[in-house]
Amino acid sequence: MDYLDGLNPSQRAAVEQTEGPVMIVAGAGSGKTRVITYRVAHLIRKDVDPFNILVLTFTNKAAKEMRERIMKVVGNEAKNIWMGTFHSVFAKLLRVESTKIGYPSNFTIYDTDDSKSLLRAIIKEKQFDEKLYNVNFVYNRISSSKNNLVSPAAYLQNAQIQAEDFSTGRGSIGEIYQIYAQRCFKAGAMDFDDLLYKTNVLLREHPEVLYKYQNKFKYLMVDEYQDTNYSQYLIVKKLAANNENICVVGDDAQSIYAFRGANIQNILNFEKDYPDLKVYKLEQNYRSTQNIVNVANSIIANNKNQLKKSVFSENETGDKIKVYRAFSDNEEGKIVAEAIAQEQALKGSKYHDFAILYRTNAQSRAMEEALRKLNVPYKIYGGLSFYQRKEIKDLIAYFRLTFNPNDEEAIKRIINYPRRGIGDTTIERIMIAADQNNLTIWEIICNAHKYLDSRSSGSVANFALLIQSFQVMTKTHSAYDTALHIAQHSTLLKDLYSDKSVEGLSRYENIQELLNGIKEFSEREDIEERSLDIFMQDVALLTNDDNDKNPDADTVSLMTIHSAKGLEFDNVFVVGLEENLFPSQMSLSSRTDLEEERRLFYVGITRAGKKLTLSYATSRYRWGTLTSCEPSRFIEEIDARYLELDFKQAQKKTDNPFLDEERSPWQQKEMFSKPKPSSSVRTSSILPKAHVPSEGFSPSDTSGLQVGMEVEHERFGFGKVINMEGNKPDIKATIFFKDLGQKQLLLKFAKLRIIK
DNA sequence: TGGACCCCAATTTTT
DNA sequence: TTGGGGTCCA
Repeated sequence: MDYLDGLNPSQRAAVEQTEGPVMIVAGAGSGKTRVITYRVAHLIRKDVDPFNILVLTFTNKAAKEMRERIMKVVGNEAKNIWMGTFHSVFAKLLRVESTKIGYPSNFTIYDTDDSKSLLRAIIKEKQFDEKLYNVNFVYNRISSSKNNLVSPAAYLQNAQIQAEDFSTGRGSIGEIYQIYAQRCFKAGAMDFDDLLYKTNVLLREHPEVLYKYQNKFKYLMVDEYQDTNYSQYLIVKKLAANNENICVVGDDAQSIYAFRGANIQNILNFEKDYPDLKVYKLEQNYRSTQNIVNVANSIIANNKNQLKKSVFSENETGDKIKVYRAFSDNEEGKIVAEAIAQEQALKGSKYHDFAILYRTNAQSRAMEEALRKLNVPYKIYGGLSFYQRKEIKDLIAYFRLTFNPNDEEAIKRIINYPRRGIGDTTIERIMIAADQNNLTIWEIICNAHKYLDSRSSGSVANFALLIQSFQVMTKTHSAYDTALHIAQHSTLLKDLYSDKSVEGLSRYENIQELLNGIKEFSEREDIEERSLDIFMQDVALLTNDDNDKNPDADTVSLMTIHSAKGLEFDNVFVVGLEENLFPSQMSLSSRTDLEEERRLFYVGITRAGKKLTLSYATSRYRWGTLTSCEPSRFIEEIDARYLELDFKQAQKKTDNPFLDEERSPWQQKEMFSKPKPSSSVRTSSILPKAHVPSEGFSPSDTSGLQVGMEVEHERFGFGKVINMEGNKPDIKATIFFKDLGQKQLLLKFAKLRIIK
């Protein structure tokens, strides 16, 4: 049992306790993934059939990583484990069983955009006030109803819910929910929440199905249990009811998805559900220095509601946590970028050991600009995922419609894209005709001449023929051939090709990339069914990082703290620590929300291995206007002995953020022409360098630099020193560059070669 | 029907 | 500021 040797006693105990209910409370950096993978491996070594094991995660990435690691221990047997995200596992189950609850097995999965678009249509049709019935609000309300297993009927009958809705003047949300559910059903579509909700319905109404899967999944494991919602909780509980071989792993301190329905009580109350529960606590943090762990502990101690545990580190004490104050968001970016550049230059660190973490995506801009100026390569994670791009969704909508012609959202998306002369009025008439004749939209489209006037029926009929020709095609051709055919004959490819703008080009390339992906898929040997509809089944469940082109590039990572969960970096910058930003303004009114923000901060700082830096700005641009900011309460919550305040960077002649930098014409130009790369992964290194350094360029010792000297800068080119000011470590030189004009540089960072 | 223009809203987001 | 969506007009 070689693999057990590398575990500490509590890890090992958790791995070896394979029977009965188990809860593993795993502090940040405590080797959680190792424990899960070894535990699964251990089950298999103990002759548990992998077919009887179900492992549930929240991300595709976690599932993939875990599977790979288990493979290393037990080999190919690992392929037979049911392992995946809640959504993908139960989507798979529903594909087999959905006809029992009236859904076709090729049901479409609506993503959030589809759901919101349908809701928008319903609100409009019903002529509700679109401001009052804000789509996001309605969507969230319906989503949380589903996550709590409240059906439309129950919603309408529940006095408390109704009172809530009426008190905000939104008494019709129940009605919208009901229509929404009907429309999804008619379209043969399930939204994300349905995948769990309908699984619950299935297991509740079909005991024989429940029994079947209870027998199949003799051992259950759930990762990130603190993030489960009620719907997920109940599925797990039901499936485990027979054997009670259930193991959940989580950390209540890292619960940051309550806003999406995660219920932290699931982990806090787990003991009540299983009185003979065995609890293991993984408290040793192997990732971070003692200082970082201590800071994290001192933060989280401010939360009231939590499981008792004491995370500790036996690593080195480590540096104190640095806190930077900046006058503006741009200056904050500059400080962070310079710190990274300096650390990299001085210690030879790799860029990929650095991460800049922020609360909101909007904060990435200032960081990006600063990094670009110093030519530090970076990657932004998050934002639009590949599969959310319009062109990708358009092509996929054709695929969807081919396999499920009732898919209302797909129809609306592409019936007139690319243009084929079917306008809004025609679409409206189709919808009305479907409603009046109690037919599906597709049936109307197929019999256009019967229900529409002659002017529009022709183009609609052509559209029907087009889709029908695709349907015929899929029966005989491979996934790739079908996909390419559809891309061409829908004229989507041609439409994109004719757009010669930068964005148009990248859209065209994205389509190519999707087609390449399908080609790869249709050539895979490890799966039996490789037709396009199989490819399509999970597309809605794929996300961002399933499409990372070169994950190994040496770049600084920029992302929200939410996306950083589960990752680790030697050097972490948590930026924007200001009241109303972090903690977010929206969280200030309730204790539970504020505690979630604090946990988010906890997650952020525990990403750091060796060095943690915090920063805040005293003013920043928020939706276009300059606002002044107070430092975050979270900074004050940290025991001061762990902190090193470093404000000297910020000692400027003026505190007017407009004047804190002298911008050369070149800089200004760069500021205003923001490149808009459309790939989900942006790398600054694709940008041309401003200056190619001379051969053998190496920075000189600049301690003796004087006014009048001629220098070469790695990026800015050749120039002459025209002024120097400031005191020792912070000497600032004003240099006139031949190509770029006047710039001010801090000597301790600037890489200059002295010529004479 | 389609393009130009105006207006409003605006956290986080594993699926 | 950005973006998406809606409105207006040719």
